[in-house]
Amino acid sequence: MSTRARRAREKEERRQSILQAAREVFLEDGFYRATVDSVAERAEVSKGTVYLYFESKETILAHLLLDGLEALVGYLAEAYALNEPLAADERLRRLCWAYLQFFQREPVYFRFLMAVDRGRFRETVSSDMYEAVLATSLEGLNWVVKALEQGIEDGQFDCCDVRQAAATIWAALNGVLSLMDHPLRREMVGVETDVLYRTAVETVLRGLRRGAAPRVSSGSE
Amino acid sequence: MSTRARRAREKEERRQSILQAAREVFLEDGFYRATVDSVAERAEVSKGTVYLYFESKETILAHLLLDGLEALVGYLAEAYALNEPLAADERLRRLCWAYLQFFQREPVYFRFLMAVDRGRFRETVSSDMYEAVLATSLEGLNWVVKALEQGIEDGQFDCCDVRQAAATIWAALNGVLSLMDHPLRREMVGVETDVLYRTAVETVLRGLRRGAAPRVSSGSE
DNA sequence: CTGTATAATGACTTATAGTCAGTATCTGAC
DNA sequence: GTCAGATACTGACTATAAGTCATTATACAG
Repeated sequence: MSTRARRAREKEERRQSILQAAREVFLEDGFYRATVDSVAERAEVSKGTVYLYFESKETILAHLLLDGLEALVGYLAEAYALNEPLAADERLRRLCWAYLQFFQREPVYFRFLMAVDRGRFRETVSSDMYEAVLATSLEGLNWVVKALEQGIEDGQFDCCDVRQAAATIWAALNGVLSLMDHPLRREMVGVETDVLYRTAVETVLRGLRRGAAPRVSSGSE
Repeated sequence: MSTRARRAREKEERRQSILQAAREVFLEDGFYRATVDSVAERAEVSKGTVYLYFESKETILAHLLLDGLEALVGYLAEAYALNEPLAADERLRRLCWAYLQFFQREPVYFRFLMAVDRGRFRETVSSDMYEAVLATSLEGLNWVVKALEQGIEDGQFDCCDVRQAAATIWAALNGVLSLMDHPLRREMVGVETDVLYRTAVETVLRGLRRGAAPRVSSGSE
């Protein structure tokens, strides 16, 4: 039925325009500073309407985050360049680089990732959303795992546990992005974000290389 | 004058008891959930009194953070074990281990670090506090720099920029701690925090070793 | 004991997330 | 065209919590 279809489309458009307004307002004022009233104003609807489309301010953030994550995963999938024959370290480098680029182009999403990351997320957002975010994160991490597995098959890398190696890479990248998210801390390090980022990537990749260095004597256990 | 001295001491005790109450309440409920009223109640004073001692809720957090950072730096200084003759990598391992232990013993401080990290910190907290936090962070990072410099002198490590190498280590550690701060993400990685932490530390240390691997061909620039 | 200074209080103001009874708009039947 | 019912929207209202300040209590010196 045409009418019902149009209604559904209009509803989805409204929803998207609220999301877009929220994206802008959250980016400008930061999530905690931004008010739902300003989101409503920006979207040219009343506050009540916002709550027809989303349960809570946190839920809007969660949806924006999920959208961002999905875009990011698409970006990573592209960067992986499945069909091209490519050395594993080069694939990993591309993935890491794409990750940085994504957040440099869309800084709002990194903030969302961090804002959502801790605090009241699990308590205020439905477990469906939470699991969707988790699943999408895993999908992203999976590209790193795949590249690492290729590297191990090729004898380029040497690590006992691929998941741990992937998590280490991921943690290092996020650590650098977090660290460099503050102007004053950037100043403290004294180089631009992308420079430190490259250093971190190369350091971790060297650390994962086969025979990079003799296994350390202590701390075995 | 005895009276004045006693007054000052009592004031400091009051201040400390408010800080202690806040530490407990923030740990139990999380910073955003916790209310100043409950802090006041826990400290057995009225809300007004809390505001006689601290400008804002954020300021309390900043003071707690600074206290935590100072304790942490003391902990790192001990771990460095200045006088003992020790290989650089072993010193670094001790520093990293002390870092983890500190946050495992006092998880509240890691949360504070993250809560303060982003958001309204610079806007709501006096720049004096901000600079004190920054200076203390730098002091902590400095132990890592020192160990790295020793490692370079000894020919054990090989990195063009010590500050970048130290920042990489620091970023990786924080990245792991952030990642593993969520039960569900811990589940996703599938190992305990200290296991991944060790892997990350060893990976980065291997990556910093002299001649760990041939310099990568691409990505030189 | 009394006046002054210092400290503490809690009712009040302001701000904002979230609700819901009422209003407007749209659709399809006649 | 218009009317009934369904759907969508509104904004005044409630609840909660940060932050203020006029008032009250306490401690001390003379």
